[in-house]
Amino acid sequence: MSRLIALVDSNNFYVSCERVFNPKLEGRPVIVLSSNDGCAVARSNEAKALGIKMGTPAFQMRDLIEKHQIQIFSSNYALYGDLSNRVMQTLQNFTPEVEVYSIDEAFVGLTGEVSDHALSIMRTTVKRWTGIPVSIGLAPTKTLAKIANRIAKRGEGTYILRDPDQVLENLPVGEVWGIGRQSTKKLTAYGITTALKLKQADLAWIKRQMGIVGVRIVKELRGTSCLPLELIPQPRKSCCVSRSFGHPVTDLEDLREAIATHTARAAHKLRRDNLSASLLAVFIATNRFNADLPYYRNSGTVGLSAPTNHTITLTKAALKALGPLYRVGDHYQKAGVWLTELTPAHEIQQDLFINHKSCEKGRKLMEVMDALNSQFGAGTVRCAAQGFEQSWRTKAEMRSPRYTTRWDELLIVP
DNA sequence: TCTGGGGTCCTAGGACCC
DNA sequence: TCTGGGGTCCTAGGACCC
Repeated sequence: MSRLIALVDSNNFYVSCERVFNPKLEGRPVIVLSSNDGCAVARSNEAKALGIKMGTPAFQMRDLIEKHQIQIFSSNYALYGDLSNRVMQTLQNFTPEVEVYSIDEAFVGLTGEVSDHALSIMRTTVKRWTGIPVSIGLAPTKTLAKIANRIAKRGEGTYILRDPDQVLENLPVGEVWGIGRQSTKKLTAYGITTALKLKQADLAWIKRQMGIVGVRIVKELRGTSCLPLELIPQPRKSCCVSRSFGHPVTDLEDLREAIATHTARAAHKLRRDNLSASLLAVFIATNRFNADLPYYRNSGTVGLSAPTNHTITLTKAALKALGPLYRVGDHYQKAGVWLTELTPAHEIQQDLFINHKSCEKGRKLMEVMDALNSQFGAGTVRCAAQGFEQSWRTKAEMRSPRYTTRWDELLIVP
């Protein structure tokens, strides 16, 4: 029995999430902005038709927005994350072979004869149960499923790739999954301009030019699966929290608040995933687009004496790392914290020099803090180092309500 | 005025060891 | 003048993804 892979991909996912709770947005141009209301990260088909490209900065779209009455939203990750879970759970209803690949995509393993009708049922069920429209492409490998999905998206919403070569011949090589800008440039220089030419390329030559990654892509195009479904999510290896500031920051005190806040978020993520970190890095940067001011970025690393996910321990380390990075007079635009060398929290090597009693106390404190913050909202209990005014905070001026995760933001039907 | 955030994997080259 | 060979580990940086 043949094993096939379906790629289920939400259409314009963030925009679709906004539409679920705001049906007036249907049929109108809608854009969702990146964090800090910086640039377009999701566009409705109507917005795409107006020529708005992925990643266009908000200030460059001002006239178009005004002229066409485009609806603009800040990113609302609480909402998108929750709706994503609902979509994934719906897919799990059909088969346990679901690999959650990103917030809006899943690879689904299917066996035997799969009809267009079956895919269509999957699609309409997701729409009916979650309100999110998806497209489904089916093929023998992940790379081909990605291509099938593109066709599904432009057509009926589902597509089974039965005659790959005909499709590959009309697909620019840069559209193949895993072929980025650099590889496109290199391949094009050698006359490999379409996916079909890539599929027919000499494997030894590909190995020399693109390494093992390139070989895998070519084999996948030929129908040999090299990228298996990963049904059990691998534990993450690092955890990074960084944000742009709502406006340029010059004070060390503001930087300290931001770093403490990002550290608290990162530590919380670790506790949620039951991980501890051994290494912490802090980085700060000025605006690289501003030609009038010097561009400065720097980072500093601190090793922890024992792996930890304790907010206060990590915050102390982070603030220590920040100190030497700061320069008076620079206009900072961004700061972040990066935790690495992650290990499962329960497998930690006992440290001879650690006071176990205070360690246990610290763990309980975090437990209570997480419980309070979960019940009453993030930031209810926090370190004083995180500040109160937080004037540096990231912009999110057009965020919709967190309809599904906050009681006080429920949709009210008059 | 205004340009996102969070990841992974691979490779080359250096340090080091026997 | 001659100056091994093979292996591992680590790190930085590149490339790519959504």
